Amino acid sequence: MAVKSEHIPKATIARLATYIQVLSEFKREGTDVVSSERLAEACSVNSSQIRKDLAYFGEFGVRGVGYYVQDLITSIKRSLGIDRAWNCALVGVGNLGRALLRHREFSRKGFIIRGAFDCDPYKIGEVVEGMEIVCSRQLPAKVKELSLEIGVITTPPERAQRAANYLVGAGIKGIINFAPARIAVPKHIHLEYVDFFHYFYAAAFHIRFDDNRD
Amino acid sequence: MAVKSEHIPKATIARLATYIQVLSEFKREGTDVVSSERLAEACSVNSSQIRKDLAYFGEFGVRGVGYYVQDLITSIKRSLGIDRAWNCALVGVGNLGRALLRHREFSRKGFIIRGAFDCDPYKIGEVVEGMEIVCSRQLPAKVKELSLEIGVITTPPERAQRAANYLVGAGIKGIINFAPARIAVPKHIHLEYVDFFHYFYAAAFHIRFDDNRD
DNA sequence: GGGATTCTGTTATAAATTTCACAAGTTAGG
DNA sequence: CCTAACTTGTGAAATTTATAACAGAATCCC
Ligand SMILES: NC(=O)c1ccc[n+]([C@@H]2O[C@H](COP(=O)([O-])OP(=O)(O)OC[C@H]3O[C@@H](n4cnc5c(N)ncnc54)[C@H](O)[C@@H]3O)[C@@H](O)[C@H]2O)c1
Ligand SMILES: NC(=O)c1ccc[n+]([C@@H]2O[C@H](COP(=O)([O-])OP(=O)(O)OC[C@H]3O[C@@H](n4cnc5c(N)ncnc54)[C@H](O)[C@@H]3O)[C@@H](O)[C@H]2O)c1
Repeated sequence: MAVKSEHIPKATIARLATYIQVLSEFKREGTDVVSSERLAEACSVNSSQIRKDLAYFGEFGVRGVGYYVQDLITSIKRSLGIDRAWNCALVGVGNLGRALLRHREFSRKGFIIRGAFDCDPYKIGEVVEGMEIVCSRQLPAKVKELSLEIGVITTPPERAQRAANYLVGAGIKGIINFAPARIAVPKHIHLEYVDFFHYFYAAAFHIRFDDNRD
Repeated sequence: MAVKSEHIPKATIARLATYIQVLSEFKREGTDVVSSERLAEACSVNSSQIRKDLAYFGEFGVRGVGYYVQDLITSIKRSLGIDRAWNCALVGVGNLGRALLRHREFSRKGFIIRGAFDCDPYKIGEVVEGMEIVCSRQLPAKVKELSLEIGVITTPPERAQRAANYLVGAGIKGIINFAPARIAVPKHIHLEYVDFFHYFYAAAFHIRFDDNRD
């Protein structure tokens, strides 16, 4: 059992990702032990928050001492389910899809893009970063053959639903959708939307209207 | 005055971005009027949530009728401060930076990348999507000359702080950081972190541990 | 060895956010 | 003109999330 608690807030998951990032940095710097207070400062959160977030999954620290950096990284990774590799399918090999394919960090962090799919006949057969682009129709076969579990959608928005349908039909377990379109999937499929514009809108809003406040 | 209320939840801003996306889709389909109930369903949220989110900014609907799609899009855009163009500086023209530069949607939505900066002498002078890559040292001059307000960091993580320093020194007002590194900026600078791994981690976690729940 | 100090895990408290419930405004139809 | 059917905007209630406070455990130093 990886969790002690029933429901984990979405915000906690997001923060755990940040903790891993910052802890990895501490590790590179040669820091062996860190207190929740010090980690909190580096992550711009409250130290109770960190202890609370971790408490959802177990007891990873030592009272009077703090957290052993390497151990905590390992514990958080196990808690998140990223203590093993995940095979991913990339659907839509355009500008963004190529950037993702070429990004070494994904496989280093355990998310391995093992299949790249597109429907454009001019792209099929092309090799990007050692990976041959295959026709989307081969999704069912490839998902099975390569045990692909996570589908990454980087098609134009009007094609996102179709891509999702292929992925779901092929037996994928979760989808990360980079296209700015809402899609419908059966509720046992986990779905994450990544919309860059959220961040640009938030920046614009705060720059424009925060002047007097804050 | 764009807001009625003092503080707007971060989650509200994110949802408003979704509302715009879905409303634009309705508009394309030729729908003129929409109820909060119908919009809520398309956005997978509660209809009270929508009415509450909008209430932070004003009264945009008509009782007994609903919301006029085009009017609501306009109102939300004004509320978010995206009823005008924002000039952006892209720092780090690698895989991801290029994908962003080539993405037409940014300028269509009012975020215009007017300067592309890199420190690699082999890249300086190269033209990507009609934009000449300039040396990062020219940031102060260009930010002033082109009225750049938002800085987009797509450098490797270990260079993100330096890129941020350049941007802040040059007088930028907000930063969107795509590099997986925490950075420090003066508190009048608005900072958004975009970390793709958040989404991958969340997907992995839910796929692995949600089976019995939900 | 013991007292001071540090720091976690957890309970209690506070704050924020979401959902509910309904008065009030709108339209349509007879 | 009046009733029935809708739908918004909003205060109150419920829920969720974050912060504070502190008992319990470990270390250090004399
Ligand atoms: N490029 C960016 O920086 C960026 C930023 C934010 C969001 N996005 C979003 O990401 C998505 C991809 O953007 P892009 O710039 O890479 O677009 P793109 O047009 O360069 O690439 C889209 C690719 O998807 C393929 N495709 C279309 N339908 C398909 C289908 N049914 N099955 C498989 N492949 C299919 C196309 O052949 C093409 O290769 C878009 O939805 C875009 O809005 C992109
Ligand atoms: N490529 C992806 O799909 C992807 C996905 C998620 C996150 N990221 C993150 O985005 C960032 C960029 O990724 P990438 O794949 O484009 O890397 P990349 O190495 O292809 O590009 C980085 C660019 O930044 C430039 N650079 C380095 N230091 C600079 C400085 N001080 N000033 C200006 N330019 C500088 C480099 O010359 C290079 O052109 C990284 O931090 C990466 O972790 C990338």
